[in-house]
Formats: sequence, structure tokens, C-alpha cells
Amino acid sequence: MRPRPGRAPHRRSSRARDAVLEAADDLLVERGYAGVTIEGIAERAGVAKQTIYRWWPSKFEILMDTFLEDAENELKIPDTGSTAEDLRKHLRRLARFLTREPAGQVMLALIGQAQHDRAMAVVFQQRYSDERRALDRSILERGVARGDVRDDVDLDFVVDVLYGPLFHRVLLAGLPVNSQFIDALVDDVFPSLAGRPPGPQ
Amino acid sequence: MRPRPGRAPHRRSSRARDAVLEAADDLLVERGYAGVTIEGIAERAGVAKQTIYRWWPSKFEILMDTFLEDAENELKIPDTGSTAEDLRKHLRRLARFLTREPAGQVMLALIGQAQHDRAMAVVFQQRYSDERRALDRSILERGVARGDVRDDVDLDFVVDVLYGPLFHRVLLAGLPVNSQFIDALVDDVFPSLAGRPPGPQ
Amino acid sequence: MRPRPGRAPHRRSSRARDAVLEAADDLLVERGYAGVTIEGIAERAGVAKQTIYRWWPSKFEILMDTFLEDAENELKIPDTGSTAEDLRKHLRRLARFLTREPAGQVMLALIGQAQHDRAMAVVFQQRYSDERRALDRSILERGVARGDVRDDVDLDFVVDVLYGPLFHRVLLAGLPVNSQFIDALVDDVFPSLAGRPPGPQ
Amino acid sequence: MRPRPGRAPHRRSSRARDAVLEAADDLLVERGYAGVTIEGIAERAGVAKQTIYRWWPSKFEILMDTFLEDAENELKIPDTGSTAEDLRKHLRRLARFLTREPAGQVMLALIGQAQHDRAMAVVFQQRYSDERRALDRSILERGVARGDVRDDVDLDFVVDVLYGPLFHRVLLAGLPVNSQFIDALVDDVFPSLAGRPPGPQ
DNA sequence: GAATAACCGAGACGGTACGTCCAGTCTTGAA
DNA sequence: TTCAAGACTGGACGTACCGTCTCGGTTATTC
Repeated sequence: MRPRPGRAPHRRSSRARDAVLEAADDLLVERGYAGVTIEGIAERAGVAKQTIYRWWPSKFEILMDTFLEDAENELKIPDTGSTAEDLRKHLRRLARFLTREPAGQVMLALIGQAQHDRAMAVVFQQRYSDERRALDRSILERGVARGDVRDDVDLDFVVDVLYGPLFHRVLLAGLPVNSQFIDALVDDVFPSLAGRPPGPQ
Repeated sequence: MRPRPGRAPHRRSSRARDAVLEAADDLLVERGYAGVTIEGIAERAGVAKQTIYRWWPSKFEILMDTFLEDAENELKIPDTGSTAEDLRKHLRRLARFLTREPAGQVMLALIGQAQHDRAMAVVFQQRYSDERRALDRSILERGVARGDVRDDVDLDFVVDVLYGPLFHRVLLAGLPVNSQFIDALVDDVFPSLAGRPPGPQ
Repeated sequence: MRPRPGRAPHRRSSRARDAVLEAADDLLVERGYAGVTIEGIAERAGVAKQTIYRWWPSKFEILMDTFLEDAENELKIPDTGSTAEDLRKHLRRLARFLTREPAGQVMLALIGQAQHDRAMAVVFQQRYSDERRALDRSILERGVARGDVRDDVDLDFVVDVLYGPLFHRVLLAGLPVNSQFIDALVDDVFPSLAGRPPGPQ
Repeated sequence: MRPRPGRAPHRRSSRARDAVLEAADDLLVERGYAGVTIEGIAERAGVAKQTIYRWWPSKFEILMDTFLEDAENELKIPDTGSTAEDLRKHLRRLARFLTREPAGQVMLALIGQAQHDRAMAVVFQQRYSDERRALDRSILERGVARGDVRDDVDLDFVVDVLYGPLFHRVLLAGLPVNSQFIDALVDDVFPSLAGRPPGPQ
């Protein structure tokens, strides 16, 4: 049961893996997506290009690896006991992530690249979007179980209505996403669409 | 001071301009954004690279020119007399544009590129998003004037709530956007957020 | 009749050409054939790799160009009036060229490469060996005309017998080629094989 | 009979050695000198690269090993009792070896490589040329002892004059080496240079 | 109707990065 | 200790485009 040390088949160097991910991340933040090159990553990571090509098919996948680790750490689903509060916390966290943090820049770059290339769009959906949607739904599903979310609405639709406006602002409008914006979503849109007053019965 | 002998001559060749825009468009559809290269456009358009560089700063701007022409033609704001019906028609048109038409592919590519490069994001917003938001608002503003849209809601917020879910599906989820989805936005989300029953005064 | 200036079709840069030839030459002398790389030439010549690939198919051809210019200048056929003296002078010049001069190193490298690759061997023969053999023969042909070379021997065979031993030493043996060696060829081998005493008639 | 545990074991695997030599030989014939790579040899021989590096410093030395074995077998010095006939036989054998046989291709490749690299030239001379010259001389030395070769000529010089023309044709000219060519060397050049009529005394 | 200057096609140029191949070194586990 | 396997750093390959730069040839007015 214990992972025997030195057992991984064909002993990939974790030193190289980590250096590559970090270098790619840094380059993206410093120079933007086009400034991330395999050669640049290799040089900064102190790694040979061949090592990169051995383990990743494209810079997209490298950034995907970085991003997924960050998303897992930074975008945990809260559980406060109140659906509205879970949504508020999570939307705020997400807005901050997208607009202020390096890892959010990586995410935006990946979304951008996915618009350019069908294959990468599929990778992004399979490795991120699908699982993320399940997580996003989980807040609502807890609400359904708890009784403060209606059980007769399509939760996928609710997810799109709650998260879509945020992405619309960030990806298309370049308008600020502030607390009022989030609050309006949580306090106005959510209740009228899916909320149910925690009443008797 | 003396621009005398030989008088002001040439102007830009519209033949070249059109050929370039069409070539860029075709290449994008055939090969994706990365497959659009200045050399490729020049060759296909039968135009010299220098001619392209003379009139456009980047392939992004070339595609921007194509896209703006298409958007103006294809995404006209309807005016049926009913806000809900205007929204329904327009959202359906937009969904179809994004998911089915070549010009929609161009738009998605431009949105994608805007995520990679701040400067291009600014260009996209100034040349498209700002004006588009005004157009999108105009449906609602007519509704306010007409009395079937509440006058105490932030119309920009309503725009994000109505259009955001659509883009969320298209840009991030890869899920289908069908009539029910649009209808749910128009019939459920819109009325509860901004609709007002056309009552007496 | 006069070459109109700026007439060459598509204006190849002679600056680039010269810099490439010189860089290749220098690299060969400094680092040997394997040390001549297209990248190294490009860097040293201050030229883009693509420029090299545009005009030469391989480093072999680059060195061939250098070598042919040098050979033309350095291996002129002497004309002293005496076949034996012409041979002596030419063989000495050749021996010195091969064993002491940078251009001789280039020649040896090309001969070496020709052993590795049939296509290059053909290029070497067509661009050098064939013409050189004609030049080498010309010494003997003048001798035939003059009467101090027999007219019943195959001059190609004589060329092989006179030049072959020199190359045998240089290419295979690594033994010194001194004046005695040349003199033995001219004074012993040549007369008995092809010489004719300048007699009456 | 069981190798006691902790015993000084292994010696060089002759299976690996043979497989490497054969693979190198095959690759040279199939793909030329540049097509012989350590990786290619290792793969074809079913051997690890490390094993090759353990026993040979370069592909040159691998081919050298192959070649020396072949030369020893294929280029035996004949002993017919007549110097002229020994020369004729040996020169014919050599011509055929160089122009027709796989092992001759290896030899030409090694000679070629020796022109590119001083160190390899030295190896080639020490491991082949010096010994070969002794063998070539031995034909003449037997002739001297026997009395049909003059004893006042430098036999090294005679070797160069007899073998040089052959290599000149093969290495430089790309001209055919046929029986007449060999016969002319043996019947015209050799007697006048070093032959002595087998007379009395 | 001739002069003239911006425009055009063509494409060479110095560069950067691509993705691949191979060199030579190192490490692992089996025999 | 050797071996097969194969990951590692590193360097060069030959290609594709970038954006800049002539080069001549072609308009299309305006004197």
C-alpha cells in the first residue's frame, strides 16, 4: 500500500517538472502568452527543450498543469451553511482570482487560447470546465438538500446565470467587478431565480 | 514647403484592402488563428507584405476590420415593439452567430486574443465592446421608455446578466446553446430582474 | 556588353555572400569540418540562417565555393617552357597548398566529405576534379605539342601516376612530402613513363 | 558452479561487441557515414548506448574495428613467386575491395573522416596505414630478396607510386579503375621504376 | 502629356522560435 | 560489474514567419 520509494515507472525528474511549471508561470505573468516560448521556459528552468517535449505536447498543456494546481488550491468551494453566503464568497474569490492574481492571468490566457484552437478547447473543458461545473453545482446541490434552493430549476442553467455575468465583464467588457456587482448577483438574481425562503413546510 | 511640381497623387487601393480582409477571414476559418499569418494573407491575397504592414499594425487589426463589418451587418438590433421579443431575437441571432457562422469564429478568435494581450483587449473594447454595449442597452432603454422595463435597475448590470450566460456557455463550457436556454433567459431571468408588467401607468 | 549595375535578378547581397564564405573558411581552419555549422557561420558572418539556406544547400557547397575561388587563385598552371619544370613547380605548389595552407585544409575536408556522400562526391568531381584534370593534362598536352612528352601514352593515366602518389602520402600515410619526393616523381617516374628526350626532328 | 554471491563477475560481452560492429557496418552501407549514429547502432544492436560508450570512444573507432577485421581477411598479401604478379593480384583485389565491397565503403568513410579530424587521422595511420605499408612493402622486399626488384630504390616511394594512382582515381576522380589501369601500373610503371630483369647473377 | 510621388508586387534581409535528432552523461533495477 | 532501458542537458538541424528594407513598375493626378 505504501508507495515504494523510487517506484515510479521511468523515473521522471520532479525537479525538472516543477522548474518548468514555475518558469512558464513566471513568463506568462511577465511577458504575456506570446512571450511564453518553449525555449524561454527551457532556459529559465535550466532544462533542455527535449525534456519539455518529452512530457508536454504544447505550452498550453504546461500552463494547464500549473493552472489546475493553482485552481485546486485557490478556488476551494466554501461551505458556510448558507447557499447565498457560499455563492458570495466563491464569486468574490473568483473575481479576485481572475482580476488580481497571477494564476488568474494564466486562466484567462488558457481561456483565450481555447478560443483559437478546438483541440485545446476540448482539453480545457475536460480538464477544467467539466469538473469546475460540478464543483459550482455542488454549492447549489447542498442548497437543494438543505431546502434553500428550489428543486425545480436546472442547476446548470443557474450556474451559467450566476457565473456568466462575471466572466462577461472580465473577458469582454473590461469593466470593473466590484462587491456591488457580486452582491447584486447573489441578492437579486439568485433568489428570484432559484432561491426559496427558508420557511416552514 | 514646396510640394509643388507633380501633384498629390495616390490613395489606398481598395482592391488590396478587400483582398486582404477576405484572405484573412478565409485563413482563420480554414486554419485557425495561428494559421493566419501575414505571409499567408499576402500570398493568398496576391498582395505584398509591405502593403499589409502599410495599412495594418497586426493581424489582430485586420481581423478586427473584417469582424466589425460583419457584426454591423449581422447583429443589427431588432425593434419589434416588445422588449422581451427584441431580446429573444437578438440573443438567438447572437448565439447562432457565435456557434455557427464564420464571422462568429472570427469574433471568438478576437476575444481569445484579447485575453493574451492587454493592448489588443483595449482595441477590442474600444472598437467593439463599448459600442456593442450601447446597442445592447438600447433595447432595454427603449423598454424603459415604453414602460416594460423597470427604471430603477442598472441597465449595464442587466446586460451582463442577460448576455453573460450565453458567452459563459460558448467560451468556457462547450455546452450547447439552444432555444430553451435563450427562452429561460428571456422568460425567467429578465422579467424577475428588470421586467415590469405593462400595467396602467 | 557591360554588366549593367544592379542588374542581377533579385539582388542577392554580395556582402552576405562574402561574409558567409569567409566565416566558413575561418571556422574550418579553427575547428575542423565538424566545427563548421550553419549556425556558427551565420553568427560569425552576422547573417541570418535563412539567408544561408536560401543560397546554399549545405555547408559542403559553401566550402566548395570558397575552395574553388582559392584553387583558381593559388593553383595556377605554370608555363615555363619545360614540361618537367612545369610539373615540378605545380607539384610543389600543390604539396605546399595541401599541407601548409588554410585553403588546402578546406580541400582535404571536401575530399573527406566526398567519401561520405555520393551526391557530394559528384558535386566535387563536377565542380573541381573534372576541370582540374583538364588543367593538369594541359601541362602534358603542351609537352606533347612541344615534343618533350610522348604522344602514345594515355595522358589521364600519366596524371594519375604523377599526382596520385602525392595524394596517397597526404590522404593516407601522413608521411612528409618533401622536395626529394617531388623530384623523384619528376625526374624518375615522369621521364620513364612519358618523357621523350628533346631530340632532333 | 553458481557464481558465489558477491563475486567479481562480468566481463565484456562478446555478443554485444559483435552486434555493435555488425550494426555499425550495416548502417554505414545503408545510410552512409552520417547515418551511423550511436543511437542507431544501439537500437539496431539491441544494446544500451552506455554499453557502446563503455567500450568505444566514437563511431570512428567502432568502424575502425569492423574495418580492420575485414581488411585482414580480405586484403591478404599474395605470394605467387613473381613480384609483378603479386602486385597485379593485390592491386586488383584492392581496387575491387574499394569500389565494390561493403567493407571498402567502410574504408573510404574512414579515410574521409581522417581528413576531418587530426586525431582520427593519427588513429587511422597507427592502426591501419603503418601496418598496411609494411605489408605492401613486403611484396617488394620479397622481390628484392628474390632479385626481381632493384635494391637501390626507396621502397616507400615505390609503394606510393604504385598505390597512389589507384587511390587518386577512387578518392578524387570518380573514374573507373579497370584491369588495363592496373596492368599499366604493373607492366609499365613498376618495371621502369623498380623492376630488374631476372637475369643471371 | 509629361512629371512626379505615393502605391504596389516581389522578395532578400537579420532575427526568433519551432519541433526533431543526436551527442554524451547519469541512474535504476535485473542478472 | 555489466547490461538494457531510458531520462537528462545541450547543441545543431532545417523550416516558418516576423517586421524592415530595397527594387523596379504602375498609376493618376496636377502643372
